[in-house]
Amino acid sequence: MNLFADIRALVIDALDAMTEAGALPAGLSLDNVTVEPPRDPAHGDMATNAAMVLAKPARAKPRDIAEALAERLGGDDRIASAEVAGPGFLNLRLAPSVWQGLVRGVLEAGMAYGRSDMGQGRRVNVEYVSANPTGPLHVGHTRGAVFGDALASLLDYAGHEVTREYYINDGGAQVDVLARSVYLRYLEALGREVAFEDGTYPGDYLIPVGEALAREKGEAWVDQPEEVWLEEARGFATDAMMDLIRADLAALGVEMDLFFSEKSLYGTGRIEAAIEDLRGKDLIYRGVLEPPKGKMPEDWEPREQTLFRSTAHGDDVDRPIMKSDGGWTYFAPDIAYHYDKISRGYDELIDVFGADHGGYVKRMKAAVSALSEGRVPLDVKLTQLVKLFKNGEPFKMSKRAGTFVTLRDVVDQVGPDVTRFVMLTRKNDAPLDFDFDKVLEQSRENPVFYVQYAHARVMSLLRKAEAAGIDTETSAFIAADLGKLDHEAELALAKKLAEWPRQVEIAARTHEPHRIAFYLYDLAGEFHGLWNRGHDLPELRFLQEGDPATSQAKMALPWATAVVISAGLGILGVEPAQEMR
RNA sequence: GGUCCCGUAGCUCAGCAGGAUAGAGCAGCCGCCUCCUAAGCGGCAGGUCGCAGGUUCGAAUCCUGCCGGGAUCGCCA
Repeated sequence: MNLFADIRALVIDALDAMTEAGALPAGLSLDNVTVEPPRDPAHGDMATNAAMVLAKPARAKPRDIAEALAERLGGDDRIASAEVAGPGFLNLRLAPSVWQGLVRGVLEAGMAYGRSDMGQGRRVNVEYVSANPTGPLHVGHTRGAVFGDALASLLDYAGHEVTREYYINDGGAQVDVLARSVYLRYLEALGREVAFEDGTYPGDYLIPVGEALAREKGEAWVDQPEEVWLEEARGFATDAMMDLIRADLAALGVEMDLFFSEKSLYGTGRIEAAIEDLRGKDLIYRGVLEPPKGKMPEDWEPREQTLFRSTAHGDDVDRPIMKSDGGWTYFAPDIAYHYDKISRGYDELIDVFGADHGGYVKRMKAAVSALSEGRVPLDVKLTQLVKLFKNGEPFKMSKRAGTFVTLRDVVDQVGPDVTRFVMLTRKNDAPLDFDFDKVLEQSRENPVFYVQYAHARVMSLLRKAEAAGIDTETSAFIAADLGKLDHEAELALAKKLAEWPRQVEIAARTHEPHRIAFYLYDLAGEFHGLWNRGHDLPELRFLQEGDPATSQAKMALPWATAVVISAGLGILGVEPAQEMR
């Protein structure tokens, strides 16, 4: 159910009828006709630009079209008034019964209100986090994890078939570093003196891994060369790190559908197959790259390498896929990985990267475009930095000093719900301030609290209603006389609820889950506003003492609000609060 | 220097497929808060949407060029 879509359909029908009647020329495209809430509520409930969009192709004056359209729309009993305004807008006011019906519709649909079929079941792969398996997740990963997860839920809610995927970078040199670091911890666990030099990971989180290895291997690896232990240590260590990362994600409430190992691409011919595919398209060649324009690296020297002709698909320069020692560059398995995703039949791919990977967007898009022959779009979403604060003071992070903040630190301190919501209070490409104290504050300026408080208030209302002997089953609210919801303040809240399906579609289309968080904040504000009006106007209170019938009608509105808040928070992966403590 | 992102009220930020007089919170100023649904309420003020062009009936939004901030820039992932 989407009221804006319903009214748009009404407008389109009216325009078709006008064409039928000869008032408009045949064959006009109505694609650009929109029905939207006007910026200024004084202009009405909905506005359509139909007359302005059609004026030129119809060779008519916008106001004339608008007048004729207004006349036709006025015949529908949902339309209370249709007025031409400004350059040719048609402002519509809807009958109160429409809004009352909407509240009933929300209650009937429940959590499904706002679900959309815009995705048409298209299969979307969302790849996110994909952190190197060399240590616990930190705050930066947290944002990517929350963003990707919310985006996946959002797309699911909007009618897509979504896969959540994590690409394990377990094939590169950093895994050797990890293996050597774990080996040192292993020796340490056996009582040997060890030194952690530069180029190793000194983190404490490897201590238990070394201990486990010591229990398993005993003295077998002591004083042995790398050939003996490196490969096995690599596997052991990455497994341990992935267990750690999985647990971190679980603490945040993130559950992946698939973990894809980079290593699985090596030695299996899968990288070669992807590159062969490109070669067959004449996109692989041996050549020498120009140095980067303007900035000449000190050690630059012309070098012949194996290149991917990414410029043929929109990149700025061609990219090397092979190192001079004959090994693949990191880009080659990335190509193979995306080749795999394409071959799994997705209609759309989304990669969520940290902003520091912005430089890889074009080449990745080029690869996907080439491999899928333009069939599969790839959208890369970059998440900006998280700046940490403690009570307004910047919180310095330093890996060296051991004060870098992990996902666990954050979740342990403020909980998964607050973490997730706050991470979505900025759009993904804007830096985010995260203050450990402020996010827990119980005040209006804290959106997490403000939204949760709205939900908790409704729950408290329900408890009170129940205590007063009122039937609080949803069916009872649906059956109530909703015609009693006729105050402009009540209708205003209903109108906000009507926007929900629209916001879902916009957020899904733009791949911007933060819009859900902003909408919920808005909705909560509208709800608190109505609640506050009850201070001065007792007839606006939801519970009317001694009048269960009216109470039931009045409570349909907050209950519908709670349903939408729950659905919205559900997309964000946040549990709605039953009460505030 | 190339590429990408950002630039909107004093501050932090929204701004929907281009739409009407550009919004919110905070801070500031003025009221209210013995009744009631604690975690306040109502109001006022605050803007050349970085700058300059262009497209359009219409631009914060699209295009181009500048300015400022950030990220990144051939065998590291």
